Amino acid sequence: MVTINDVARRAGVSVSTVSYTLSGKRTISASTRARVEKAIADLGYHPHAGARALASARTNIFALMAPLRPDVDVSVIMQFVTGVVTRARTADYDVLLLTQDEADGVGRVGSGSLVDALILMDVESDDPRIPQVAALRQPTILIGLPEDARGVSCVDFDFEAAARLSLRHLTALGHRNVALIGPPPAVIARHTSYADRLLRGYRAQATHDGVGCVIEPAGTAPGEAIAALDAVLTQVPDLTGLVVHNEAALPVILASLRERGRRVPEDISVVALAPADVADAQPVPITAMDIPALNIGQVAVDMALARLRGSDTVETRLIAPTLHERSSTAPPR
Amino acid sequence: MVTINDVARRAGVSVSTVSYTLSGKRTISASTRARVEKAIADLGYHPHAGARALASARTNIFALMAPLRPDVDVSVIMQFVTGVVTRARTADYDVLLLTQDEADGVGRVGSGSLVDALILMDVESDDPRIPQVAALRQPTILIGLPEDARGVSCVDFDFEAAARLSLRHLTALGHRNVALIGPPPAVIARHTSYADRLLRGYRAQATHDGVGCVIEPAGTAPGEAIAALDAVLTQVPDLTGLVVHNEAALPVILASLRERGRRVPEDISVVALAPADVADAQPVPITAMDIPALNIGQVAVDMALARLRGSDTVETRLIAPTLHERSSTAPPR
DNA sequence: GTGAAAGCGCTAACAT
DNA sequence: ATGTTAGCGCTTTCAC
Repeated sequence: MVTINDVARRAGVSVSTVSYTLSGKRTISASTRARVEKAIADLGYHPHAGARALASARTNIFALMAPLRPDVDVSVIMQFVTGVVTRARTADYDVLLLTQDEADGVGRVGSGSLVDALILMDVESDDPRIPQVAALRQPTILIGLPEDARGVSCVDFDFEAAARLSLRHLTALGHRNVALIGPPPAVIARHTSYADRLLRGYRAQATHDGVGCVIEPAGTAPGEAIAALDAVLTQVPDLTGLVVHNEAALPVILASLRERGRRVPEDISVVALAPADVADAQPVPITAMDIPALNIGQVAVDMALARLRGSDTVETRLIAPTLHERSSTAPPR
Repeated sequence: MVTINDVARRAGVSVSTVSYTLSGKRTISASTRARVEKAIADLGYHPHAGARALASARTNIFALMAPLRPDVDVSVIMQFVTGVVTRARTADYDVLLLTQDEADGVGRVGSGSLVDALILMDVESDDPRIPQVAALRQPTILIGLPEDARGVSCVDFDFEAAARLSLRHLTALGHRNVALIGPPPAVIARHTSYADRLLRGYRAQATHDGVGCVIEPAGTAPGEAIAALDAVLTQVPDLTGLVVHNEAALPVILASLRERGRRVPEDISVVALAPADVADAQPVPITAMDIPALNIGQVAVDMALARLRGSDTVETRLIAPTLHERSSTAPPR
């Protein structure tokens, strides 16, 4: 194994000079720097991560706790993860992937000094991990908005505003018979933060606009999506406007509407909350509030980096929704 | 920070006794063990990962290099990742997630002693990472089968056999006018190992069964799937059997067939290569060779663990395909 | 069955 | 602008 000692000897300098050349924490003459860099390249030296962590109390690793569950929208998760990993690498950080299922993952990687900061996805309104991370010395960023964030930074898409805007888009077009097909029952039952906020926003807007508030969750299986659609049509037989926030259900619902002879948008307008690529990929391009998952992942990393740089401002950042009008909404006939 | 010293003091033993209690590498009297474990619990002690890595030359971390690309089937990837992470945790390993895009990710985490072993996904037939990992002291497991594995262990689904069996299933039913809709052009162009083997198997079986060999790649956008279907129907107007290996294209193709008035399976039989949940989730349950991605991820971890335990047997494991007959295939009329 | 102590490879004072 | 060196917290000989 090539150590910093080998590099120092070969460059004819001391180990601290090599260390400082690497870290840039003190000025090194051009000639020395050149010799050190040559020695590093010649020997193929890579600093030992463990030794570095021990001496510096920094690991340059983030923990990312992701819901590797079947009922959570897989493409959104992958985008979060991709955003986090790629942004982390630009700051020379690696990402350790943890699952939700492990009982004390937070304590293990935190107290064990395995990571410098934690990013938690799929946060619930009253998430049991929040007291755990609050007890750590590492900063934590939540993707989601719990009821009580306890001094932990948060970032998320503004699902509440998104639900309000989606519905308002329909009511502004003149739709009065509307409904929401939402996330799977399990997601709602465990009070996933985004689902709570989504429903709250939709209810508020329905009240505000004076339209009926019909909400049906939909599971991920195609049968469940169709069942949800059936339930909606039973409650609102004259349905002309539908908000869908459920990636798995969206294509099934569109197909089912077509089979029932209900055209989109002539008979029924559909607005979705979905990543841009999903909304765009449907046979009829869907008017949607794009969920900028990639961007949220990047912001989470930026917030973690800021905290590591010493900023102790605990902030909550909500990404504002923007409606992308495609061809699935129109005034009712 | 709670250190092993604090634990030793509180338990009234030496640090080595604490260390050995933790590792189980020498016998400890029941009473001593009890006191040590109590001290650990009381103090909430977690060993410092960096210190441990430095002293033991083991990090208990695997690197998993995953294709965080848009053109790769996202649900299959998530299943691999889930399989790797959950299995790794059962052996007290964590998983560091790397992207393909980073130039020298392999060298950085390997030479830097950040990880004990590497698992590479999305392997290409002539993958540039193979010489890189061959130069490391850490063992590597490839998910995929390169042309020249250079003493690196491999595991994958047997796509070649799967393609042969899929086509044989159709020809055995009596279909003569058949075609394959395959992975995106980019995946084929960069000679992703699985795509190469899939095409090879399909061609071989087509020759063997004396049927025409029509292969169309399909991009991930719905328009591209439809274009691929058009191309196939132009080349084989009397098409009665279709093999599809493309998760994104599958639902679009099924919908498009329906719209063209071609019923499945009465007019056209469809057999897919897809994860069980995807095949099952289509409006018509699809006869498919299930891609056991979760299981492959687990096997990759098991192979890595075996190598770390000292086994130097470099092996290649191919998971045999099994056809799950659902309701999308029937004899031609 | 238990302890003492020598490192593991690096960073960051404290030197000059 | 560079060198010397004391740890960082743990594992693992060596010793009893």
